[in-house]
Amino acid sequence: MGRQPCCDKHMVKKGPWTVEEDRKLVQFMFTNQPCRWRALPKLAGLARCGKSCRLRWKNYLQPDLKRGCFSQAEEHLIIDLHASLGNRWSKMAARLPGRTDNEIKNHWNTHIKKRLIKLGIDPVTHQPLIKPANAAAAAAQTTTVDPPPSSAEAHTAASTENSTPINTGHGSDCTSGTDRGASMIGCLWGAEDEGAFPIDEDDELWALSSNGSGFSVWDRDNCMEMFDCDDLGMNYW
DNA sequence: AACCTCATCAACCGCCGCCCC
DNA sequence: TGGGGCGGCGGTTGATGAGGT
Repeated sequence: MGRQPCCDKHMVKKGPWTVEEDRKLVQFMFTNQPCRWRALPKLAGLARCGKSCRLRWKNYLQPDLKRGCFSQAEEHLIIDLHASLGNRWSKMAARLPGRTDNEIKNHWNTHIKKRLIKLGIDPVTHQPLIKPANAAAAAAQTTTVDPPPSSAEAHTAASTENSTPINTGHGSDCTSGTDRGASMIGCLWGAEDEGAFPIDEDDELWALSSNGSGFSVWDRDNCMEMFDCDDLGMNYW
C-alpha cells in the first residue's frame, strides 16, 4: 500500500494565491494555535494543499521577511556560505535574517551563479575555471600548486576529478572572451593605497575564487593562487 | 504594433529524515 | 523495532513581464 497523498488533488486549488486566500491564511496564522499543516487548509477555509499553505506562509506572508534586493553584504555571505555548505539553502537562510531558502535559491540561480561564471569561477566548486588547454599546460608544469582549501565540498569535487583539482568542464564556455564586449564586471580595491584592481570579463589572466571566508585572486594560466584578498585587506564587488 | 526571446520568481513535486505509535 | 505520517528540503517548472527585433 502506497503512501497517502498529502492532499486530495481533485479538491485543491493550484497556481498563484489570491488576495483573499492570503488574507485567510494570515488571519488563521495570527488567531490560532499552531496546528498540523495538513489540517490547516480545512480549518482556515482554504481549498489548498497543506504544503502549499506552508510554503506560502514561509516564503511570502510570514512577518519579518525582508523582500526586495539583496545587499552586497548578503550576496557575499551567500557566496561564502555556498562555498562551505553547498546547495543547503535552508541552512543559508538561517544565517540570513529575513531571507527565505527559496529566495536565496532563486537569487543564486538567476544572479550570483551567472556572475561567478562571468568572473571565471565554477559556481559548484568555487574554483577558477580554466581552459582545457591551460589545464593541460598547468598539469605539465613542474610547479604544482594546490587550490585553496575553500570547502570540504570543493575538496571532494577536486579529489574525484581525475586527480586534478581544476574543473575544466566549463572552461571553454566561460573564459573565452572573444565573442563578448569588454565590460568591467567586478573590481577589487585595497584598504590602503593599492588602488582599484578591475576584473573585466575579457580578462584571460585572472580569476577570483571564494575561499569560504573571502576571495582570493588566481593566475588562470598557471593555476596559481596569487594572493588572498582578505590578507591584503582588499574588498571586492 | 505584433511577435519573439529571455529573465525572473512564485509555486509545485517528489524525496528524505524525523517522530510517534 | 518497524512502519506510517508529517514537515522540511532542494530541484524543477511555468506564468509573467521586460526588452529586443
